Amino acid sequence: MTSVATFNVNSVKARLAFVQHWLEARQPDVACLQELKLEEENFPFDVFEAAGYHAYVHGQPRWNGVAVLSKTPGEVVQKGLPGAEDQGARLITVRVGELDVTSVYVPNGKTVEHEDYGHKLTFLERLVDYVGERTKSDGQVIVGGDYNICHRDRDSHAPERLAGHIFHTKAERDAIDGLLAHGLHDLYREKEPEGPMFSWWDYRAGAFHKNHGLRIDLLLADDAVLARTKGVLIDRDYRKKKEGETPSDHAPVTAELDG
DNA sequence: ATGGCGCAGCCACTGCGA
Repeated sequence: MTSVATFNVNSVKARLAFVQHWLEARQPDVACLQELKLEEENFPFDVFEAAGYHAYVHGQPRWNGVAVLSKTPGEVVQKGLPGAEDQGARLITVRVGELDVTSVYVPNGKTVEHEDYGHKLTFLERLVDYVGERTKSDGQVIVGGDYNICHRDRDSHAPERLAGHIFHTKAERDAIDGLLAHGLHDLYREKEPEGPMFSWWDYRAGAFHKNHGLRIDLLLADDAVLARTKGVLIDRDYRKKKEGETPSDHAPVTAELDG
C-alpha cells in the first residue's frame, strides 16, 4: 500500500507538533502541504527528516507556501505555477518514483467583486494548462491541494445560500471541470459518490461542531492512480484539538493506493 | 438574536484566510 495525502496546515511552524503527531500516526508515504507561511530557509527540515521524510519546499515569507513530503527521495520538477509566479508560492511538483506529485494552493479570491477573484480565475486557467502538461509526463499524475472551490452543491454546507458567491461560481466550477477534462479524477468523489464529508470548517462560530464546512481540499489524479485507489479518507479527526495543540482549519485527505 | 478564530509580522495593530 502507498498512501498519498493533502493537508493545508495553516502555518507549518504553528502546526509543527500537530503535523508530527499526524505523520507519526498516519504514516503517509507522500504528502502535499499548503499554507506553510514561511520561507524555504526557515522550513524545519530537521524535524521532518527525524520523522522519516524528505521535504521539497516552495516558500515565501508570511503567506502561501507549499511542500511535498516523501518517505523516499524525490526530484523537484517545478516550483511556481508557470505564468502565475506573481501570485505567490502556490505550486510545487516533485517526481517520487512512478508518481508525478503536485501540491497546489489556489488563491482564495475573497469575493466575486474583488480584483483577487479575477486573479483566481487567471491562476486556474494557468493551472488547467499546466495540468495538461503534467499528463504528458510518463509518471502517474497526482495534483493534491487546497482548490478553494466547491465543485458541486454536495461540497458545501449551504449551496443555495452561497450560490454565485465565492467558491460557488460557475467559472470556478468550470475550472475544476477543465482539470478533469485532462483525464484527472476527484478521488474522494469517485470512491464516495454520496459522501457528505467536508475538508474545511471555519474556526469561528462553532462551525466544526455544527458541521458548517466545505469540501475544497482535493486529490485529483489520473486513470492509473484511480485504478490503484482502494479508498479515500477525509481525516475529520485531525480537525479536532490534539494534546492541547490547535488544529488547522482544514482536515487532511488521504488516498490508499495498491502497490 | 448575534457573534463567537487564528496566523505572521511586528509591537499595537493590520492583512489575510474561506
